[in-house]
Amino acid sequence: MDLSERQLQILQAIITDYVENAEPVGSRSIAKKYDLGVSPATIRNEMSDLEEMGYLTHPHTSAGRVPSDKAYRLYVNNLMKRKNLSAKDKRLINERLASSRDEFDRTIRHAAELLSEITNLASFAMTPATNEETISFIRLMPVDERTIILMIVGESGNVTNTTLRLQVPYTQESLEILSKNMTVNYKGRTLDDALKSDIIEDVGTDIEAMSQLAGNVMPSFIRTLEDMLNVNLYMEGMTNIFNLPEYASIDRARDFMELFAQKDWFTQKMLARDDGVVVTIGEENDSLKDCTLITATYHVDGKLVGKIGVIGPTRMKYDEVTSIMEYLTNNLSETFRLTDGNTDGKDEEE
Amino acid sequence: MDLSERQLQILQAIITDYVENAEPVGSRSIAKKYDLGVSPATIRNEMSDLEEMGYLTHPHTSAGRVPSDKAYRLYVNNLMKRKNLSAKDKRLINERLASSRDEFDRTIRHAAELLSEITNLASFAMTPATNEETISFIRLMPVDERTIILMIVGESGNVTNTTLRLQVPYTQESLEILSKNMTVNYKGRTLDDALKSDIIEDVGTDIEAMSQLAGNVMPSFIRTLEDMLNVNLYMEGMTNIFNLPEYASIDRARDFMELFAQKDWFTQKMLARDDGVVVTIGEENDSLKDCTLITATYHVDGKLVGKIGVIGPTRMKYDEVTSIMEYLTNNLSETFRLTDGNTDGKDEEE
DNA sequence: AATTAGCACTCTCGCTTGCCGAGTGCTAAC
DNA sequence: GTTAGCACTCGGCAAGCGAGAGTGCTAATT
Repeated sequence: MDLSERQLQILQAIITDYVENAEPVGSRSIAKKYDLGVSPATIRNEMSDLEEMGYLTHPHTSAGRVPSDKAYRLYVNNLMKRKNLSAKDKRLINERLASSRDEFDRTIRHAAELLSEITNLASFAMTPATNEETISFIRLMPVDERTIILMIVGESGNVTNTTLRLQVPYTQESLEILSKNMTVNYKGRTLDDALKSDIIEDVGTDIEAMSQLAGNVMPSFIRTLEDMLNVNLYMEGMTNIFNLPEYASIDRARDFMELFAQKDWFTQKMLARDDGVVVTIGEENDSLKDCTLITATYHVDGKLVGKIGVIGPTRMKYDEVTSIMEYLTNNLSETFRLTDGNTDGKDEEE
Repeated sequence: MDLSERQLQILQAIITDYVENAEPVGSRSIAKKYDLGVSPATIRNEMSDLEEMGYLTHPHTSAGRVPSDKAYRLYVNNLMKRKNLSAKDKRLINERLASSRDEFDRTIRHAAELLSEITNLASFAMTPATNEETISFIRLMPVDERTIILMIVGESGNVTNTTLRLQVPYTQESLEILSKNMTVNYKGRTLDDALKSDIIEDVGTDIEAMSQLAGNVMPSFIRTLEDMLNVNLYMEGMTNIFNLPEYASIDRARDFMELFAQKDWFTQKMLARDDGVVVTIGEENDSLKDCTLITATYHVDGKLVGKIGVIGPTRMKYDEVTSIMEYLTNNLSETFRLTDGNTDGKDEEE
């Protein structure tokens, strides 16, 4: 029950046309625009067969055909060809990412911006998941008699800190000892691992004053670790979808926007997806049943993995979008390869 | 040309009714619901006068009246009475803010969430503007042979840091010296002030290696200062507006959402507003001409000032919203008053 | 002089009707 | 297997109509 060459051609034509115009496509217009050497009637017969096989649907009896999720899936898996980016887009990407090379989060945000600008869809980018990140050292620093800063530094230069106010006074010395103790205990362990351990126990100590200080600091330590594990999510171009005919109804648009209001939930969903370019179409998503979601991963220095993605209607230019995302993630991974030391100074140009 | 007592009553009634139902209100329904002791005909006459004075408008000949911006302004300035919050709302606010007392940004975000939950409008909250913040100390810390962390700490416990990769090797000693130099130079100066000074000159030094290191660090120092000056903006409940009849049309909704896509621009706008509770209605805003914007300020330890706000249609419950915002900002200021040391440990209950 | 009742008038909204055009599905001819 | 021809279906649009809400004016009432 494979499709014939002609059926594939027709399906391809229908998808192309529908992606372009967002309107059910009829046999006659296919026959006219894409000369397949057959009459509309023949195309009608083939379309009928394709519909029976589940590749096309009918909004109503006397309307043209619309590709189904299954059709898009077939297209993505078998029919689609890589597209070369336009020189303009390539330049745009190269320039924009280069301008903020040394500021991590900003680069990531720029990536999201680029993605939505070029594709005209909604896009997002996430900083890398840091559960594999290992702790380099922990430091406690005095601010004033009541306030100290707790700082956790990861091997790859990741830093997170909290300011905390103590109930008990502290001495410079006790801070230093506690810092050292904590560093010795946690150096080289991953954040995940550190969080799983029984933290309060880990830095138990005999000296009365010290254990009080530790008792004060540890809850914040835990929360700071958690904080360090959080990935940042940048979303861009959400309003692009208002320009698409599929979101002309306010209800659709609302559903769409509400989804993104739940950033935490969304982040979890995206983290759970496989690495590499992943396309999920329509019903393949558990929510967003009429959307397509494409994600891709970039790498930071080998270990850490971050994600970017676009969300749009199932009707989208799969070939272009995936090509752009591939180019973009390659570029990001290249930018974040830490082997060359030249990442600061030279290149600031807002 | 002051309004008569009766005209005020009628205007008040129209506003109340329209705020409730979002539909032009007619003379008959006013006469019925709010017994003013006069007939619809009389009310009609008064309405006609009110319209002439610019307090009411007519969507079309045979529709009821709708309050104008001017009417809302009059209402806010003269007619409106403070509302007492419900015990439930008070409890909600107290609990939610207490649960994250020691984590600044999270508290701010919670404030925005609360505001949108209680008012059912779109809301935002900004961390305090830090241009008045003074520098406490600056520190450079080694991570590995190529990487160091630059950290700026403000008097009120504000911390910002960047990880930077150097082109030249460094020694532990040179880092310490540079840290000290910078701290001596900048301690006690405000961020604004520090940025204005000729930073490169400020830490000029004779020793060759040192000046190389300094040259490497200073551009990042500037950017970190700038970064520290940035306020964080948290927006919540944007999708609430989809439930309002005034945004039933996709175009309106789009305009609204697009406004918030430009976070930077929006932040600037909001920072420029006066302190205290500020209400701007419809045309009084330069964009968002059919919205009302209410902002209020909270204080951190006297010096720093942050803002929260709501955005909605001009038709909103001004009395409730302003009361809630007052309560909320008072509560925030209280939370951030740094005189009592009890801010950590005791109270985490996610 | 202020208020009110009465009535004609206006405008929106929802409903129905009829028509056009696009597109199908079937049959019969090629 | 392909195509031409034709009846049929359905959405979309415009026109027409009635109901309902509300005004604005005038004349009567207090």
